[in-house]
Amino acid sequence: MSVAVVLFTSDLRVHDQPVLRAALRGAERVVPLFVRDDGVRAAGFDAPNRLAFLADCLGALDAGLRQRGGRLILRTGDVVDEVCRVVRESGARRVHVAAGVSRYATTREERLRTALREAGCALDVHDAVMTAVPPGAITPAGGDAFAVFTPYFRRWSETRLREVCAAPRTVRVPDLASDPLPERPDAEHVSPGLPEGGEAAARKRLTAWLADGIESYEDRHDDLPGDATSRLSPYLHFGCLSPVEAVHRARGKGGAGAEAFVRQLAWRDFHHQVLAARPEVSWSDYRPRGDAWRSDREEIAAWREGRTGYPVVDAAMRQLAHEGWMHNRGRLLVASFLTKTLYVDWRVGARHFLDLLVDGDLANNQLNWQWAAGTGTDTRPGRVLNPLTQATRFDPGGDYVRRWLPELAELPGNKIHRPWLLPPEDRARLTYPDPIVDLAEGRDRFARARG
DNA sequence: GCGTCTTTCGG
DNA sequence: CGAAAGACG
Repeated sequence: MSVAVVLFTSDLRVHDQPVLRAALRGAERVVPLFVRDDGVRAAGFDAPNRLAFLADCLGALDAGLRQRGGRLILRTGDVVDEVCRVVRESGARRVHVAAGVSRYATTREERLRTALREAGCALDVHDAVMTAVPPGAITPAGGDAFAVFTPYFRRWSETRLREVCAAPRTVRVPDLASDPLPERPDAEHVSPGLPEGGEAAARKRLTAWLADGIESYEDRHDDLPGDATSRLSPYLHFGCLSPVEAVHRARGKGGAGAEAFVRQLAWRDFHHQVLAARPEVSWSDYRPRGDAWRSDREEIAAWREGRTGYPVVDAAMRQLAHEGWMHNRGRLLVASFLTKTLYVDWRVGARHFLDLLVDGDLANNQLNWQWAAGTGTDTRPGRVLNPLTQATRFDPGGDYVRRWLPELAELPGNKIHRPWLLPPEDRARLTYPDPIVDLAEGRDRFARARG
């Protein structure tokens, strides 16, 4: 009776799951394995919000496997040691895993390859699981990865995606010991408005999004109070949802909204192919600009806690704390404020986002931060998003700020964006700080340091 | 066929 | 400003 191991990583689903599918094709029984990896914990990638979401994902994956006659096998420890242990216990001849792009993922793959070779076991690494188009599948004329999105997107759009593969009807799992499913961390450490994780929730969300939301995406994706984005990012990050399936189904829907949404999915692939080619840019500048970042503890704390005195910045930061998620327009604007106005190192912001974001993804997070900081692939590194212009454009009625800053909720219309302009007696009644930095001074900091 | 120059255009 | 693609030599 042949056995194969499926090592689940960021692909916690049974639908359109090429790793599981390949294992089932080649073996009569499979071990669906997830390892709660000590290495991930050591690297600081086990923030409570993502651990809570992950607990949901594993519960849902186990449920999906049980519906098919199987179950999830959970182990804890070093991922390579645990895979080898399960291979020995089950007599598996082959291990399947999805390709990853971070240094952590590629090192894991190399270590697995070496350890399994010694154990006489094969390793199959599968593409087009985490992204729709695999990193390296399309390259520019003279290089190994695209550095500009537009030409990348042209090629990406012409690339034929693999077909969606059906969820298996039955999954036969050998009798092996498993750790219990993990619990969510204590509620006090988790954002109260965190979404529910797992494949069932992901599929429900995608279906709802395609039925109602995607058609107005092009017009409304930047509307802060409208909150009309897909909210699929955490499901894509943990692989509860296949990006290939998301692209196929969005294209099937058609229209300008679907096109704009697919374009965002291509951004995900773009960042993954950059990081795959240059794994070091997760923490070092893609294009060093000679920045001499400032590091004022009080300013950084004010940014983190949403008390910079710029209401739209603070509203977005409070949304992050409350939901473990932030509107994309908010992400761009708070990142620009930290790196261009306060002139603080993008790594400080990227770390904070990774600590809280339920979709915190190394490729997308780090490269979008570098885009904001001007150290990334962007060819206009001097771009500064003015928080007041952003507020007027994307929260014209002030409703987004009103939702997240109750202390300003009584201010009417767009007056909410400039509380410092209130008559002194009204201003004095507010428990809201004055701006911690003048925008003109912020511009100077940046201009002086960059030369 | 391959470096380099030119044009275009950009989150 | 700089990446990409096509022209040019």
